[in-house]
Amino acid sequence: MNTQSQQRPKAVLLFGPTAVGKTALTESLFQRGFEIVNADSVQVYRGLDIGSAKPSSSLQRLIPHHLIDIRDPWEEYTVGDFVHDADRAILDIASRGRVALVTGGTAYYFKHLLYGAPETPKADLAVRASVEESIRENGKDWAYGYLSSFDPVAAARINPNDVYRVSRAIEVYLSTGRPLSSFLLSEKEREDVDFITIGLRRERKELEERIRLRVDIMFSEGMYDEMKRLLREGAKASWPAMEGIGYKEFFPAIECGECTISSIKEDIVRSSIRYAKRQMTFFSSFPTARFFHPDDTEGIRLYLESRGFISR
RNA sequence: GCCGCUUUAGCUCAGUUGGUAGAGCAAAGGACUGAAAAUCCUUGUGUCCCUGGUUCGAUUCCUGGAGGCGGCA
Repeated sequence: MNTQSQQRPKAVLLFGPTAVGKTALTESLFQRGFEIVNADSVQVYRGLDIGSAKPSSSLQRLIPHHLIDIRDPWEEYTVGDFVHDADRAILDIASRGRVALVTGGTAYYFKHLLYGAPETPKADLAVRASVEESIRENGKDWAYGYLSSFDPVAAARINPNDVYRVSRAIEVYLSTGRPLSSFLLSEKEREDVDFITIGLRRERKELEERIRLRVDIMFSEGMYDEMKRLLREGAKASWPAMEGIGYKEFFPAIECGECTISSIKEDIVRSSIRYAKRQMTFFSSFPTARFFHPDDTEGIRLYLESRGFISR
């Protein structure tokens, strides 16, 4: 091993809620010496370009991008996959003498990249389906009672109404024989990668306006045609990629003939605003994150310099 | 013009056999153990259209008026 390979790889974690202005900042600050690792759970899907606000092909030509277009829309992609893929990309990028810029809006991905992937196993889809079947038959109270019987610790942490998490906890027990709470969660950040964590923040009103504008632009750029194409290709609401805001809003509209494009647009704007709020809440809980306004290029540059991520 | 129905939270609407009200959605805040653009938790919000009457007390019953919807002219 030479000294070069013993150096920790570097990664800039750049988080921002939807429409905050990550792309513009990337263009102005990270054009040279960086490669981008996507941390957005929808941009991993091929064919979801407009609604997921995927970086333009010209930007992708300018700066190498990783973890974009790596799944088909009916395939699963999970945090565990992300941490695995991002780790590999970070090492790869470091081997070329560059720095990884991990950027996107999926705070959950950032959390586990920073703290290490959870030890819990990947979902067993067959077990999950059977757990969901029993919950449908017996109700959520039964599910919560069942969970409490073998994992009171997890049960205490999960709200009885949170069927999503109750179901997952039962599934983990059934597929591994171990209660979910026996898988420990790291309390501190990883040290094998040199991370710097930057969050972008804007005034609420400002952000809402940008979201509205972006949804308008999405539609003028052909959101409707993109959705029609996906539907022609067999897209169903149950496809993982179709959980994405900008896509899922079309499914109820297909049922009710009266729904117009403008009401779909309103739904998308509302979902996006609510999502942005949840993103900020989650990311604000990261103890080492520093927050900046996206226009504060100088402030961000100085912070990166002070930590040795860029040089003058 | 006449007849019927209607007016309650930002929206859609319940309800009080007369004791000044509550759901869903929206909003604000929060959580987050391989589904996370997911899922869940907490919290308000009110001239109960106006006016007069009956009553200890009216958002509720009665009179008159205003707005909306439908029917007949």
